[in-house]
Amino acid sequence: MKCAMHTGITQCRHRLPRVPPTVWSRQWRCWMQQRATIIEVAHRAGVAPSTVSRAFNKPRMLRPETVRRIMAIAAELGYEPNVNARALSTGKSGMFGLVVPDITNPFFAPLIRAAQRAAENEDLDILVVESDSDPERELRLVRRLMPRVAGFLLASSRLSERKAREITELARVVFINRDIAGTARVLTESSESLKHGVAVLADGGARHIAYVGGPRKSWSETERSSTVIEAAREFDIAITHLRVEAGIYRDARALTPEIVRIGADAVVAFDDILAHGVLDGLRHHGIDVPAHVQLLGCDDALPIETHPSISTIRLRSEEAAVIAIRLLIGDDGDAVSSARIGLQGVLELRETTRG
Amino acid sequence: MKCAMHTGITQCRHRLPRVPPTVWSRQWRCWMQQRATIIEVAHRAGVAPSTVSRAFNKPRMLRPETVRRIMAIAAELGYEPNVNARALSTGKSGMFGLVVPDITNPFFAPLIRAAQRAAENEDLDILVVESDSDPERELRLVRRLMPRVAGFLLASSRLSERKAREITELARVVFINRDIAGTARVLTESSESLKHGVAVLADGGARHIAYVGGPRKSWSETERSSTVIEAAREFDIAITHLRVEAGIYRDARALTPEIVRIGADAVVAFDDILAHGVLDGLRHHGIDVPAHVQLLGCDDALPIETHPSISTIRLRSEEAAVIAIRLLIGDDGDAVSSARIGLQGVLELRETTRG
DNA sequence: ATGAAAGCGCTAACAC
DNA sequence: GTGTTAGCGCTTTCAT
Repeated sequence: MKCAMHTGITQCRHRLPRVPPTVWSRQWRCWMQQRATIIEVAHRAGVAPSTVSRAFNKPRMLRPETVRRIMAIAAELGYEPNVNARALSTGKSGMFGLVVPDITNPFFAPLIRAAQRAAENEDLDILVVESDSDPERELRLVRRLMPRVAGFLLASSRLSERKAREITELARVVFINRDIAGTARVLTESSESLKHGVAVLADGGARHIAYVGGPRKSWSETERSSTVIEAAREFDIAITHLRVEAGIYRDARALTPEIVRIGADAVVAFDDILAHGVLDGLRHHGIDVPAHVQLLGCDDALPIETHPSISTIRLRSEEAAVIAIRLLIGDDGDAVSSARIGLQGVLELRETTRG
Repeated sequence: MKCAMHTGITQCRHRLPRVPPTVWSRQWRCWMQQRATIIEVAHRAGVAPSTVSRAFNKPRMLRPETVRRIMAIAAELGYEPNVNARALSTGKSGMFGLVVPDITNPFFAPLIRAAQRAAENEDLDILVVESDSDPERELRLVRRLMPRVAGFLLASSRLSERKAREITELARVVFINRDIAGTARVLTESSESLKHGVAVLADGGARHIAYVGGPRKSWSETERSSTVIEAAREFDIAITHLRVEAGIYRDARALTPEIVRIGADAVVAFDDILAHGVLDGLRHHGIDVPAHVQLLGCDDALPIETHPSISTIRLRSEEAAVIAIRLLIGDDGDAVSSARIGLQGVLELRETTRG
């Protein structure tokens, strides 16, 4: 059934009123806002709807001139494809889900930004959600978003390896900072720089390192702790492994007495937030950094500078995000092809090391 | 045209292959993943598809027992409504867009989190995007997201008032920290606390305040600068208006010589990041805070503590986000109903004030 | 209280 | 190279 509406072109959906609703009613809005559809563009251009569709999706299938004409008319009408209709028809939503454990952690902000910029170029949107570092919640979120997105970026995933693998069966997934064999993953590594960093501490005379670890389930924590431990052994330095599970400033600061008690003369912290907590704690104890105790952080993501400025490792998180997006978009094959991209960070020696 | 597929139930879409694809092919995934549809549930329950739809959307229209039966079967089949189909049919997407000027600004992280949590409870998703504090880009993003979302949260919008108003005609919009008459807006105000703060500075003996302003186009900046200027006059204190347009630490720090030059004995900064920049700059100049110069920030959103810890104003951004979401969901009427919700922040006197 | 069927806007298989 | 048309899964009007 067709019927002449305001343009005489669009088909009449019988649930719409037969007459223009009054200006004040809710319908009026819909009425006025009624965006041009592919059909309208097709009529105006004197072609079939499918041709318009092709003009947008596979322009090289059409005669250049046809494409140009259609595009011109579309622009004139302010036509924009309806994403929902497209999603329903193709099964692809033009959105990716990005799961981060903690959106307030400054490490993730640049990563989110980079991912969005990269996706935007392909006209894709990114849905960012927060897992609270809770594997259960992470899984719930993924399930919830599954029908809505075309794939997932799982940053610092806390999922069990089994669950993580399971998800890769059900959806396109790229992991960031989670190293699971056979999956697509990109890692902002710190091992080389960290080893180098420990060497610098040794040079500065360190004899006893306190490693202040972060979230146990995070891949980065595993990488960093094992690297530091190994490097310490290599340089014949004593090492004590402490931990701030929640990864927050306050807890790190509260840990300082312990660091003092064990008589460490160098601290390597999981990240700069923890390093900063330790720095402040040490100062509070009247301990000079780096004169009495050297300090090395990681991430280089603080929005501010500290005093003294913390020696750290600059992680390549933006690069990681961009690559991850590229992998996710991928060759449009079946699943995402397995890959392991490791990006080594860069040691930034500043004022808390002597070496 | 119908045809018996693996269940004999679903209609056959002619673009699907007639035979089950091989296990290795891409189709196989789609095939296996084929989620239960409303039709399948309907068949199993011996009712019409529309009844299943009603069971989910308007259960009170149906006999309780019918609803129960349908729900049971749906659960058994792992049925979940297809959001895209629903969105296409209803024109509502179940998503809101949240636009922030700068995702790396720690002020926004808790706000984003709160908004997401609030939306999540209503089974809505939030699409966060970043405008780079660029009005043009903000407008572009809104347009881009328009077909995708059911409404917008515009945080610290930099749009011209005209454009902002225009958007409210085209979509459901709630502003956060932008005060436009006739729209729905929620504001994390600082005026009362700031006035109080200036009183404290005066008490501490301040004779000349330097106000370090932030982004010119931000409502918060307008509110804070005018409040400080007025309060200064009230207490008969001289005031100099400086500015850090980009709102970043480094620029604030670079401004310190100017502060020293004019001989200010108190600084009020647009936010804690700028305050921190000034703090470090002053220290660099050998100027003690608060002994020689007092300092007052705003936001209380730094992920770390400073030394000395900065006196500031704790803004109620989480509350604001929750309220904004509630407004956006609203009474489901026409547009969002006009409202002005002001939430006064709380003065937190710490170590950079003498008062 | 429930069923039948049209339609949301778009894509893709097939025909020419 | 372009037109025709079925169908994506759901909601909603209208009829019973």
